[in-house]
Amino acid sequence: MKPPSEKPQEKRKDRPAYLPLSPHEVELTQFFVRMAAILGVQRSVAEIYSLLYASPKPLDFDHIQGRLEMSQGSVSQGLKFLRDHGMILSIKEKGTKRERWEPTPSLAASLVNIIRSQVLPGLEKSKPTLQNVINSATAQGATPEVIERIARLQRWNSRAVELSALLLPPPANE
Amino acid sequence: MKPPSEKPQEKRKDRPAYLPLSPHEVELTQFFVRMAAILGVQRSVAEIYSLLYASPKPLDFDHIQGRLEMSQGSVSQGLKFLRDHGMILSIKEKGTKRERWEPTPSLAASLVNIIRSQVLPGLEKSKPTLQNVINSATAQGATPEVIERIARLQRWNSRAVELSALLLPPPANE
DNA sequence: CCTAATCTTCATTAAAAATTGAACCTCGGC
DNA sequence: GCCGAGGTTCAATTTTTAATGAAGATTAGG
Repeated sequence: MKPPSEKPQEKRKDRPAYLPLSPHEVELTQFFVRMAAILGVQRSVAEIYSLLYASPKPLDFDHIQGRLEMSQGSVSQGLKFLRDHGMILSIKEKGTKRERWEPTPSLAASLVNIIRSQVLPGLEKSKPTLQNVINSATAQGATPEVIERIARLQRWNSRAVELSALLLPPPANE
Repeated sequence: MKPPSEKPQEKRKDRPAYLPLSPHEVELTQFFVRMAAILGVQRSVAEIYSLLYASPKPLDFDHIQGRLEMSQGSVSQGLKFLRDHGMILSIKEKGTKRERWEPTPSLAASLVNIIRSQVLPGLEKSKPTLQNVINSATAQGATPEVIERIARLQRWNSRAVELSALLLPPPANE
């Protein structure tokens, strides 16, 4: 419907034609997408990580966007997430403007970071809540059985928080 | 717009007026909803479980629907989920037609069941995938570094599956 | 300091997931 | 067998979550 004479809406300087994902890259992406789903992480983030993981060299912003055919916004947000969780490292060669990214060597450490940020906050936020619940349930005359049930919940929650803190020590500053 | 003369669309025989949730029930629900989110379980399921958890007596279908102001469909599906994961028990008193529900005594066992069904399948499905990835990456001439990276992923996945199987033994038949 | 390339933000849009409710089973009592 | 209370199913709808992309911020180099 639009006249084709309009300037093509390129946002970027001309870029190389990026290849679609190869079969093994597609399969690896499926793997990471599944893992990400378990941890409550978006598909687009998993796709970016997978691409970097299967790449022999660090990749720059445009390369990621091109090969995944993903919007600038998603690439930016995805890289931010991965950076914030210590899952990727920036390789800055002197003289180049662009940053290039590669996965951090330790996947285990990366996972720990994700779990810390996705799971722990939920557990920790519950501590005061549960104490409130016990207090007001008591005040409102709940039966002792119910009070005891909730108290067990609280003990269980505390132990979970402690255990997590133990298993997932805070990251050493880099 | 419709004439108000139409018969009120009551689906059920007249039921008692159910009370809205009390403050401590609301807070407990928030707790369970947060936990459910971590595990990838729906809000409505968490609400039902929370209601049963805070109740001194088993509750029937209509009671749950009434107090939570939830549709029949959601109550039915929610109870099914909770049943299927061994999180609630049916109490059938002789002479009564309706079933009444209460939480199973062991919350720990319930959680194990949920984790088994929500998390493990994702891990297990990955085993063959990763072998494929290695094979076709090799065939396509990926660098040894990348192959090794993926192989580490595979070893890590295997160990995760084994560990999970150990921590989460199959339920004894009831 | 300007400029242009690079990246980020965030309101809008699209996609995915959960909820609803009406039609449809099922089963116990008569 | 039939009736109806009790529950289930599933297509349609609503709600929630993720992706998009244009406008705006940032920064290195001149």
